[in-house]
Amino acid sequence: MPPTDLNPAQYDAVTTLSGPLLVLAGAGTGKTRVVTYRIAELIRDRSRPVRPDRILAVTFTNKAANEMLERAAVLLGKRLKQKPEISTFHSLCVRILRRHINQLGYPVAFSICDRGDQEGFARSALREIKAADGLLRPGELISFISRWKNASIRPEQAAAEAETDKEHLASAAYRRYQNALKTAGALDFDDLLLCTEELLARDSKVRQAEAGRFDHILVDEYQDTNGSQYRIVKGLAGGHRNLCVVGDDDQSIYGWRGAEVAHILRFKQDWPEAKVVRLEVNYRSTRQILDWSNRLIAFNKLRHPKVLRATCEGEMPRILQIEDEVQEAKAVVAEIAGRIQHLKRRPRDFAILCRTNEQPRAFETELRQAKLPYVLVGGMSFYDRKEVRDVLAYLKVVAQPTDEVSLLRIINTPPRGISQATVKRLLDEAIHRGKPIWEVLPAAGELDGLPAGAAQAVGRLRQMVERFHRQAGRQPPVELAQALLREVAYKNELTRLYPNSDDQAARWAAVEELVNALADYSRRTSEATLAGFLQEVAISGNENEADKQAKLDRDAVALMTLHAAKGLEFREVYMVGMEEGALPHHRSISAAGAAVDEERRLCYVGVTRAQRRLTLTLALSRMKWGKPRPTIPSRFLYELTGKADNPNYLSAKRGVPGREARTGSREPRGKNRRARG
DNA sequence: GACTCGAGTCCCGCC
DNA sequence: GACTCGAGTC
Repeated sequence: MPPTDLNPAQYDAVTTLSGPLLVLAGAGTGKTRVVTYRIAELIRDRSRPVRPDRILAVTFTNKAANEMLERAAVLLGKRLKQKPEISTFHSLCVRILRRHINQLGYPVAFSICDRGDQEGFARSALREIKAADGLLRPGELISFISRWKNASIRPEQAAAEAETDKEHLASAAYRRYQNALKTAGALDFDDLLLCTEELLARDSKVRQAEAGRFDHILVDEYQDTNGSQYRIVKGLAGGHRNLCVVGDDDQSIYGWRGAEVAHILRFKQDWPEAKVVRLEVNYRSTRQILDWSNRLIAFNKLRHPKVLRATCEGEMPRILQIEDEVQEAKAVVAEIAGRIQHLKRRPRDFAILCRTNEQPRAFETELRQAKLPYVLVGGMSFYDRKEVRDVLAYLKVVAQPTDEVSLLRIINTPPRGISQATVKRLLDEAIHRGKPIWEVLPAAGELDGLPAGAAQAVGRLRQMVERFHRQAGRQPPVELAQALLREVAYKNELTRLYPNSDDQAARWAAVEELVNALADYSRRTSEATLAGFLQEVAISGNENEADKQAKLDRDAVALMTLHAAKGLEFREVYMVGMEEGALPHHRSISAAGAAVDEERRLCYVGVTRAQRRLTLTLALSRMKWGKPRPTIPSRFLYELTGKADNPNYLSAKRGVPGREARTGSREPRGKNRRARG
């Protein structure tokens, strides 16, 4: 029997069990609820029950996937033999690729490279094309490549797209980068989508096999699909046409990675028989919060006009101006502590939302001092740590010695007598022979200009890696990792590098935590391999950490970026750093076009996370690059409170063209500077 | 070959 | 402020 605690629109969406369905759902209108109820409904449908594992639900973040999984489990009550497949796009692609990637000329045990690895590949690609230093930095190259990949532009097509000198250089490097990746048997994050798309497009057998695994597909946050994701979904759902997508064009915040709102706006054309359901009653926030939200988002030109209707009243949102970012953190944390103590709130009732990953630091310090439990979502800081990256690089080399980036990382860490000059010589030779550097190592002794000592050191390293590589198949991964750490005396290296014993202990603890994660992975995986662990780490951080988070989530103050907060809700929300340059971010301000509109949607996502109470704070001065600098209040504060004129409601001649052109990319000066699209 | 020091640069967001 | 890179020294 269908659930009765739904409003008519929600009920309609939940009980439409076949054919294409578009759910246009504003913030707080029960979107997640509709999706999970619908999954349960499909499984429990009396007339035509669907086997749980024939349902695929796709989300954008791990957090969203976990949450959906949890809610669906609660709803379905008893333990199911098969579970619906609920995963992120990227995990879905990894599974598809594992089955078929050899058809694209990659090894089945491909590795996934993260941001750090990418930089290594980018660096060597730039070296290969002999780009003059400083012309194009590795980071810049990666963002060019990522932008091309997100638009499904392949290396051979990039040159035609390039306009500036930098872009031409980047297109040449893109080809090398992609070759190097392929040689190393590695995919970057964008490749996961791109290769999956290619597989489905070029081989109808593969497409049929993959599409045939499911009878129903649901896609959350459909407004955030990029071209590849859009085509993958089309390819998988084209046969049965049981596709349900939910989304809100006002919450599209991933334009920078190729997301196109057009996909959700075009749904009815793609699937002409599609049913459209609109959810507009907001059950989450007070009328006061929604008044601010509605007023803010109305400043965006390109959108489907809609107004969220509230179902309850509450207090007015507040704006707090505070001296500097340290005081800001102190004030917010003190207030939270006070409300927990005096008003019996729970830590989990609170969220502190920031624009960038660096902002939470000050709040972390304060929260620790106040002894409030908190959870920092995202940031990936653990896997960014030098010692963790080192150990991971060792494990990667052992799993796959041709992993060039990792090999270069550990080749002289700890120092073993292989100098930069030696590395350069080996690299040149590798480029000359067109082979991975690993395959050049045996010839080190014969290379001109390589000192005998260096050649011997290279030989010793090669033998060690080979030995561990051979053992990798036979020995449990944890034992292997421990033996490896002993062999290279990594603990001694930490002692050598960090004179302070607290630092040493903290860094070694991180190494141990990584080994624990490996142990945990081995316990819950039937055929645990080093490669499997590394793949899991690359795609999701590890489950161990997700577990910890889930536990903490039950009662901890949430500290996260606005991007990470999408899809979540909290009783009381603090949006901090409401300043020009932070929100909207200075990069978006200086970028032409609709970049600021996306910042506005980001702000909208933030304010609509709040259920009962919303506080916006700004610091009047903020440390930047080592110096305190005065700030300017965010334009969004004026828009939220009705202190700014909305150009969408005024005649066009009120605009002052040319003013921005003169100020160029500098931050706006005037306090009352009006927002323009 | 390894280490130190000073100059120069600087990452937005996520999987 | 934190980090990387290159020059200079041991």
